Amino acid sequence: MPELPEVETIKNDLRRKIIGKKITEVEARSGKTIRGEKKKFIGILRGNRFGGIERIGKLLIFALGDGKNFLLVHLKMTGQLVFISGKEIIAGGHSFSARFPLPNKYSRVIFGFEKGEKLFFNDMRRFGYMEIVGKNGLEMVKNKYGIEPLSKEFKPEKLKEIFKNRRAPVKAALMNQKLIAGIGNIYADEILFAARVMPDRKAASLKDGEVKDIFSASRNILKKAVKRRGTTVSDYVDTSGGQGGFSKFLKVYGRRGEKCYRCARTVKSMKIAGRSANFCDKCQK
DNA sequence: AAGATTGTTGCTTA
DNA sequence: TTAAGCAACAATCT
Repeated sequence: MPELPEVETIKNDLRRKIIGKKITEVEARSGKTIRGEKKKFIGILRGNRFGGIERIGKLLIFALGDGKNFLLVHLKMTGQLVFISGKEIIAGGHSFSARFPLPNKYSRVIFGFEKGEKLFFNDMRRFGYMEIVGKNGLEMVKNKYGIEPLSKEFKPEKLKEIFKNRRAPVKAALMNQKLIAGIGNIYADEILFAARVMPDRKAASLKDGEVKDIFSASRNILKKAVKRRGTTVSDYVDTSGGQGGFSKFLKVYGRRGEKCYRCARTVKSMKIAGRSANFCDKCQK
């Protein structure tokens, strides 16, 4: 699922691919994907250009050339943004990932640029959305997000403050977007394994050393995952349809019933905050 | 064939 | 008032 490293990868790639380009066509194949009025959405985008691209948490923010409007894109679980140039020959076969050729039955919104370039928003389960907001709307959205874990403002003391008086399991706190922006199920499991902390520990019960370990693990794992262009578990692909390279570094996520790489005991799982949490109860305390 | 899966929202409960 | 738990959402896989 796209979390911080995956969305960051998409942002960086799309900056090189679409900034400054004029949107000549907008095709909306799914009404549900577009929030607000579809006509207005298309009206604002057609003829406009993509300016800068930012990310906050798992949300992409495209500034438009008119200086007034912003396109928000959330991929939720199965969203993909795939860019193809006009000449590109789309090879078959990648059914697992990008489901080439494009468009396919999951292509919900398609942007056309000059010279035949296209950007596809594919989303099998239609949880993802696109929405146009103005400056005020953007501020309101931004205010809902907690600290960016890769920013320099994120420090061990800050994490300690976040965990203070919090009765929720530490895993729920890590995944709470209002507290920390961008961590989802995959990276929460990996961070807690690296920090050797059990996911069901109450956040407030953690000792300073454990908080520091979680802080360090967050930085290390998220940085490495960005460097490896994210994790592909099922649907995530980058803007070229390629898979994330962090998948082979996963230590516990999706490994329930398999042997822990550190101690060879069986990786366990339990439900926390309505989600599966994978862990090793020998390595994590 | 029912249950698991996943991120976010909004409702309910504490 | 604030925080935490949970159902709902869609589609697919096991």
